[in-house]
This record gives sequence, C-alpha cells and structure tokens, in this order.
Amino acid sequence: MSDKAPTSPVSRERSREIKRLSVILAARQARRLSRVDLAEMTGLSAATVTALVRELVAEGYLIERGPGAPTTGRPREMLEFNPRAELVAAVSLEPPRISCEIADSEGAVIAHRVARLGANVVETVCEFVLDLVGDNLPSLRGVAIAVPGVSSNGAVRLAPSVGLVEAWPIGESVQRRLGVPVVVDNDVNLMAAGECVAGAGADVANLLLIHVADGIGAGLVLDGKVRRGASGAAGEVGFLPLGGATERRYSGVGEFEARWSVNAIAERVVALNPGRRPESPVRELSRLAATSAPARDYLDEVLGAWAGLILSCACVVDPGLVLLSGAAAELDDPALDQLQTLVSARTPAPTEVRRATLGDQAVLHGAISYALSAAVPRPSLP
Amino acid sequence: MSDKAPTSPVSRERSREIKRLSVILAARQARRLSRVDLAEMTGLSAATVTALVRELVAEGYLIERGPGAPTTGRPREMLEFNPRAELVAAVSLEPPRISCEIADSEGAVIAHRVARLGANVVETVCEFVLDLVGDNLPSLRGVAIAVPGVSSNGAVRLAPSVGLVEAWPIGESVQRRLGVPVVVDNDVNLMAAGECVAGAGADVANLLLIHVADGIGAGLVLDGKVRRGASGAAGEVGFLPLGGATERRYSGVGEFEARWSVNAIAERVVALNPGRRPESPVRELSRLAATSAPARDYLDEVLGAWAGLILSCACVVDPGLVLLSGAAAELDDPALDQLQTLVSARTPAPTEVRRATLGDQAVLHGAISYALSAAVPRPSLP
DNA sequence: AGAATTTTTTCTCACTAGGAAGAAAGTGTG
DNA sequence: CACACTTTCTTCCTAGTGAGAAAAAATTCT
Repeated sequence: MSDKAPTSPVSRERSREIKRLSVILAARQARRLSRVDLAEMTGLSAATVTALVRELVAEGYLIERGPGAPTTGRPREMLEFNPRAELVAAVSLEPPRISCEIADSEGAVIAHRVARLGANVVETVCEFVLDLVGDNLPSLRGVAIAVPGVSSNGAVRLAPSVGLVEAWPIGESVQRRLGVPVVVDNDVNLMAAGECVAGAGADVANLLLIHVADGIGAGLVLDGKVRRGASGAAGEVGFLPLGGATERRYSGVGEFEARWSVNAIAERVVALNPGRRPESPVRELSRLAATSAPARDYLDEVLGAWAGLILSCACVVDPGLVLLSGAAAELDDPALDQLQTLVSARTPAPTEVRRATLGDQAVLHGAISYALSAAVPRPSLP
Repeated sequence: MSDKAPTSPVSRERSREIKRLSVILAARQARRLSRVDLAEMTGLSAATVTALVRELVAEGYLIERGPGAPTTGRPREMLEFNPRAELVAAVSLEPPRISCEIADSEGAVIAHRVARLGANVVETVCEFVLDLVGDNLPSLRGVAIAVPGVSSNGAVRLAPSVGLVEAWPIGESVQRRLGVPVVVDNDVNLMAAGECVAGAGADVANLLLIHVADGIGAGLVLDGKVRRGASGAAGEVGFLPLGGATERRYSGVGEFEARWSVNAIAERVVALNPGRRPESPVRELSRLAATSAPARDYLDEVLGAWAGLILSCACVVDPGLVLLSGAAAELDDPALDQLQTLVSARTPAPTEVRRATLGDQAVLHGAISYALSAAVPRPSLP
C-alpha cells in the first residue's frame, strides 16, 4: 500500500475504472459472450454495458463475432475477448542465463529470447522486453520476473544451489524504465500460481506445490493468493526438521533437501544400478523398484520422507491439494498412489496429491497471473 | 461468495455503502478526528464528508466533542467515534459450558452470562444474545462463536480433548434467527485474530500463535487474514511429525501434543518434584530449572521440541512473529530468551518470539474483529 | 405477412460528487 | 477593540451519470 493520499472511492474516475474492469474480467473469464451475458455477470445495466462495450471494441479488448445461436427473438451479438489486447512479459533469471517471453493473457507466446546474464540485469531486462514487445508496447500490461531464490520486497537473494548474485531492488528499476507494473518473485511461487490459474490446481483456491530439483522448495496458494511470507521465505520446506534431530544451525542448505533432493536421489540410484547418472532419477528409481528389493526399499524411504514433508505443511496450512512438480512429478502411478495412501493416513484433513501438469509452462502462466493482477487498480477499502 | 446475481458495483446504493464505510473505518481507526481529517483519510470531498458526518452523528456513530486545539483559522469541530454504536456478541462454546459476552467495538464488555450447555445450542445462543443485548439490538453488528475444535464451513467438529458434540451448521441457524452476520471459528484462530488487532501482534500483518493447553494448536494470521484452511484444519500443529518417526495413523490426538502439551509437562513436573500437581506446570518447571539439573534438562527438551514446532511453521509460512499463548506464555524470561535463541539459529527468516498479552481477552477481541469484518459489505470485484 | 420474442440502443431524468463560493469562528495585529 | 487574515465547515451549482423505460432492430413462429 502506497503512502500517498487516498483518492475518493466513489469518484467518477474510480467508477469508470471499476466498470471497465468488471467487464474486462467477465470477458476474460467467459472468452465469448453477449451484452446480456455481461450485464448478468457484472450487475451493470444494459445501457451501461452497451456504452462500455463500444469503448472496449474500439480499443481492441473485445471483438464482435456475429450472431449467436438461433433462438426466438433478436439474436445476440457475440463478443470475443481478445487476449492479444493484454500482453505480459515473463522474465526468468536463471544464472548464468536470462530468458524472456512475451505472451498474451491466455499464455500464447508471441516472442522469446534467451541470453547470458550480464552484469546489468535491469538494463538487460528492459532491452529484452522492449525489443520483443516491439509495436505492441501499448498492450503491455505488466512484467513478472522469476528468480530461483527468495525475494523480499522486490529485492532478490538467490538460492545457494545456483550461486549468489548481489541483491538489489530490480523490480522498481524496471518498473520505472518501462512504465508498467513489475512483480518479482521466487520461481516456485510463480509455478504454484501458474498451476492454480491454468494447471492441475485450476479447480481450487488452495494448494501446495512441492518442487524437487537441486533444492526442494514449495509454493503456496492460500485462498487464491500466493503466500510469500513476512520476509519472503514462505515455502522454504527444505529446512523442515524431519527425519531425525540433527539440530544444525541455518546453513543455507536445508537438512531435508540435502537428503531428499534430486541430486541425493540420483547418487543413490547410481549406487543401486551402477552406470551413468540417469536423466530422470526419480523415474529411474520408480522403474527399478518394480524388480529390485533394495530399490523398492529406497523408494519407500523417499516416499516416507516426502509424505512427512507434506504432512508438516498440511498440519500448518491445510491446503487440501498438493501438486508435485519437477522431479517429484516423475513418480509413476503406483508410487503416486502409495504416496497418496501415506498422506491420507496421517493428515488431519483430506489432502489430495496430484502431479503438476504445466511443466515448463507453469512459470509463464504464473507470471501472466501475477502481471495481470498487478495491473488491476485496487479499491481504497481494505 | 454467494451464488446470487451480482449487483452493480457502481450503483447508487453501492456508492453510498462505500462512502459510509470509508468514514466509519477512518473514524474507528482514529477515534477522534475532524472533518478535514476525514476528507484527508478517505479522499472524499469536504462537501461529501459534511453530509456523511451529519448522518453518522444522527445515527450515533459519531459524537461531536467541541473545538479542537487553538490554531489560526476556524477551529476544527472534533468528532469522536462511538464504539457503543457497534456491539458484538462473543459466544464461547466450552462443553459443558457456554458463555456469552456483549462488547462494544473497543472490547468493553457491557453484559455477560455463563451457563451449562444444553441440548439445543442454537436456541441457547439466540436466547443469551437477545437477552444480553436488550434494547441495544439495533446496534448489534454481528455474532462470533468460538469453539474448541476445527470448524469447517460453519459446521463444528469439536476437539477430541473435550469430548465430541454432534456437528451442525449453527452459524446459519443463528444468523437466520438474529438477522446479523454470524461467524464460527476455532477458539485458537480467534485468539490469533484478537492478538493481531489488539494484543502483542497489533503491529504486524503476519503472525503465528501457539496455544498450549490440554492440546496444542496454532492460529495463523497471514497478511491480515486468519488462515482457516481448505477444510478448516489449518493450525493442527499437534500432529506435526517431529521428534522421531512413529508413523501412527491419524488418531485424533497428535503425536507432538501427546508429548508436549501441558498435561504431559505436568506429569513430568510431578515426577521431578513430588507433590500436588501445580496449577501452572510450565511456570513451575521454569522455577525448578533454576536449581535442579534434571528439571533443567527437561526444560531444555521442552524448549527444543517447541522450537522444532516453530521451525516447522516458519519454514512453511514465514510468519515473522510467533506469539506464545496458554501455558506457553508462562515461560519465564530466561526460558523465553533461550527459546528465541533456538528459533533464531534455525529458521530461514527472522522470526521473533513473544508472549501473547491478552490472555482470556484474546478470544473476545478476536470475536470483535471477526464480527466487524463480517458486517462489512464486500465489493463485487475479486 | 404479421405477431411474438429477445436483444440492443436510445431517451430521459433523478441523483450526485466535487469545485467553488460563502459563512462561520477563531487568532493576530495595530 | 476593530479589522484583517486564516482555516474550517456549509451551501450552492452543475456537468456528469447509471439505470429504468421506451423504441428500434432482428430474428423465429404461426
């Protein structure tokens, strides 16, 4: 919340914004609808909707698509929401790389670029975004920047597993340069947001996404809102004190993730089945477990540990749904069923376990969701 | 969100509600202020504020209190918010007892009653509220009902530690009878809300309250909002899998709370210092630890376990602040400092530990906060 | 071909929020 | 003590407005 003086919540400017936003949100959700539908969905009168639609058609938000299905009476003039009217830039900082995609509000990528991350991140981000968006700059609604570490108030403190980069408030700098809202967050948080709006969690308002890669992190969506934390450290589940009380001091690598991340699993799989390190260690472990008792036993240990992690989170926030991402999504069906059984036996409330479905697209959809939310003017009331 | 058709977000009725609420919220927050102050705080024009203040004075929300401090120019006419204009009923179901308090929006109790809980809870609640509120019924803004178990969508499933009572949607029934908003929630959630608005957490938007009594439960306030959970089971931290992997099935009593609740501590304190069971086992343990090595060792164990609990919660939601309630609030200063040190050493983000301050009043303030929030008409936008 | 139905557009008007002007109620100054 | 100045509060005025109602449009039905 800005410190600036509040403007009137009932001013003409504010009413205008609210009406437009009502119609845009309804159209974005429905995709294809008539003026009658818009009136029903927003509560605005038919006269008011007519005037707003005229404006939004002129601006390219809505496209007239001809008559609707034949019924008795004047046929409806069908309108279609134009996702190209709203573009979003999704930037991923993955040292030493940076990638940038321009997508419309449905997730269709219209331009992208990958390059090495140089010294001046702000300059690079602005250059990429402006270059990729080109003539469509007036349609750019916002920028979301994904980083592989904890963000706090727009400052970035990258995860130890990928090396350190100095922290600085890049969000503010980029926002000043580009003139649109810019949001910076942890990539696992963006994944959780993406799965919630367009993936395996599109049917719920609460979910926990567990991402297993070099580290183990979690993203939480609680009542439709991503949980970042008081210092931006929500979801640091790699540090949960599970599986024995070696009370180490906070050292940057969690005791849980040291034992149960994909690297640890890969080492053990190579020990069980000498040869090259598999590309998908969890998939390989699931495969070996079908025929090898030691592999079977180890898989049981991994599932037990992950079930403990899920139980810890369920006790604290009761998400109702857990999505498995990264290497965790590579469990085969029997292993997934076993994990579900372990979780169901111990959690105080029903907790379903599913695989995340968006894969690499999760961050993009999360970025779109963030950027569009950030572009919404907030009401003055709490 | 109700299924009913939305009403226009810019209708005259809606604008009127928004203006009134802006002024009421500003006055409630400031307590004593002028029309100029109201205009600044709300963004409304001086003319609009004058009209609204006239209404609210007539209705008893605001009281004119004479000129403000002398300055050059026309003196301000100071207005005072009248907490008696908003009454709240706070009901506690503590089988076999029921208590009911009527309080104003500042927490001053104007009437209360305690009785045995009979078979017909809805009837009893309505009778108590109506009786206690008397002629002030027009000022009743809402009712909050605290229950010592998990609530889910207004249905109550009481905690095993106090015996089972059949579940039923009492919130809806009471709301239908009394005609004001009724909210039902777990008493620990209400404590957390209370400490956040009027207690030890009044300066933050995020906190975790740990309540140690017969059971161990937690209340979470995240970004100013109480976290209930997808099934109402957030904060069931008694079931966290800490301190050794006895993977019991969910049995109604958490493995953690079985070992570290006040009953377990009381038994151990009696073993360490034979005699009658102390009224405050945690205080007694702190006292004994000053002179007895075995007591010292046991206190270290308890603090270690509670630190593990706090660490688990901090990893998941990063609350930034932890409040100790119930028996946990009885730790003496050295023990509290020790707990803080243990927590600081292990959490990935700064996490301060404080005692809760409201004691028995926490539930009341939480109920007030809930009931006043429930009375606020919501904007149609998400 | 005309009636009926439904949707969209236009018309009308009571209401309104805020800018501006005026009134009120002080303090400061000569 | 009278007048000027300053600040607050109230009243006046008006351009804008959201929705109800009426009219127009565009179909299907008989």
